[in-house]
Amino acid sequence: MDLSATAYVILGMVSREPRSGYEIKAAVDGTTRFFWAASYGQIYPELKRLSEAGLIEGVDASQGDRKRTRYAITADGTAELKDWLRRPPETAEMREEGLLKLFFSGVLKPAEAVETLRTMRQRRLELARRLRSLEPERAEAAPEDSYPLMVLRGGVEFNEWFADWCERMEAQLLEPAIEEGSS
Amino acid sequence: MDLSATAYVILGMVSREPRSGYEIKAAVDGTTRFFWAASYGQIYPELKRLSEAGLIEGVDASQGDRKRTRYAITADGTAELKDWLRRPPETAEMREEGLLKLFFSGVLKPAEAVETLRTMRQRRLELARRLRSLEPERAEAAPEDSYPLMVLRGGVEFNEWFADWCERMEAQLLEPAIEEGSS
DNA sequence: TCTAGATATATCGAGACGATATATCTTCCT
DNA sequence: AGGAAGATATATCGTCTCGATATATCTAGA
Repeated sequence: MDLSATAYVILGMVSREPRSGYEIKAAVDGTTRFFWAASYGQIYPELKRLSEAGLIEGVDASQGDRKRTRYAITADGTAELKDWLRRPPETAEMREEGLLKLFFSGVLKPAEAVETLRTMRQRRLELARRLRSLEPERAEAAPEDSYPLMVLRGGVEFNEWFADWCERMEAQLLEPAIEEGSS
Repeated sequence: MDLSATAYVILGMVSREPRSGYEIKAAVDGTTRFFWAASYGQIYPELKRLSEAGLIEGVDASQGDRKRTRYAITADGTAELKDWLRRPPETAEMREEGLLKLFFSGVLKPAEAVETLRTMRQRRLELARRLRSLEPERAEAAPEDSYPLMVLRGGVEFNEWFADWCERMEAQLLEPAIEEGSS
């Protein structure tokens, strides 16, 4: 079976409890979005494909005129999810506009390049704070499954590390004289 | 002016010296690819657009029947690049399939989830080693412009931090008993 | 009663990625 | 000298992805 990584996000999300496309999107936005996002434009077509492949099963959960289909994982779907989890991860990408700007900052004065570092640092600190505030609810949500909390804490730590790096680079840019005159 | 971030990568790359599309691709692959990639499918159309907008200028550098156009940045292009560098960075994304797998690893036994962490760790250590080996040539290439080297070293540090995190999480997964029985 | 916002599904255009087609040039081995 | 392999150079294609938006219903509260 050859599925996109986004297909596995969906499989994983419905493996915990049956969910509608809307609920999957909300779950992704609240959890994996920081290292793997998914849009409606991916989710709905993928739900159809997975349903046709027999990996998930749609269950009507309409209320009155409000149509809704919740999808549950099947035995085949669970097997496929486990297979994927056991295969080594491949994709690992990053897009950081701040680093890109820093890379080309030679045409600016150091005092200007420092601004990029300050913005990056603020963003990372803010994100770390936001993620940290999610810890309690994540810990309560599913105490038997510690992996989401582990990943969440990893996110906090990463963002704090990044903020610290920005701070150190800022200091380095502002005192270049020491290295220069010593040797 | 409203340009894509990839357009600025191109502007930045030709601001150092005139380059062909092929040379830009090679330069990106050797440097910014780790936090901002660019494909031929983006580069060639973008070179046309930037040329039409007067931000870069094509200079014929053909040799015999082998056609080649090198692009140099114009005064307008330099102004546009600096403007962009002074604006705060926006995009910051990450796609890490390993973290995604870890997130859903509750359906596996801990001994299996550990494999994902081990693979991630190995990949990060290998990348850190590869980046570290580029430091000398990067330092020599343009001693007057320290930013590329700063970013490169940041990459080394980031990958080493990540590898270390994987190692710690692995240890945590293999000895969960201590926490359990203490309180 | 009215309105704002949440729930739910679906689709569109723009952009990006990876792979590949085409062609020429250079290098190096036999 | 011949020939293969690989580097240089430009271009394009299909697929995937993103963000925004259209449509419609339901809920909560002013």
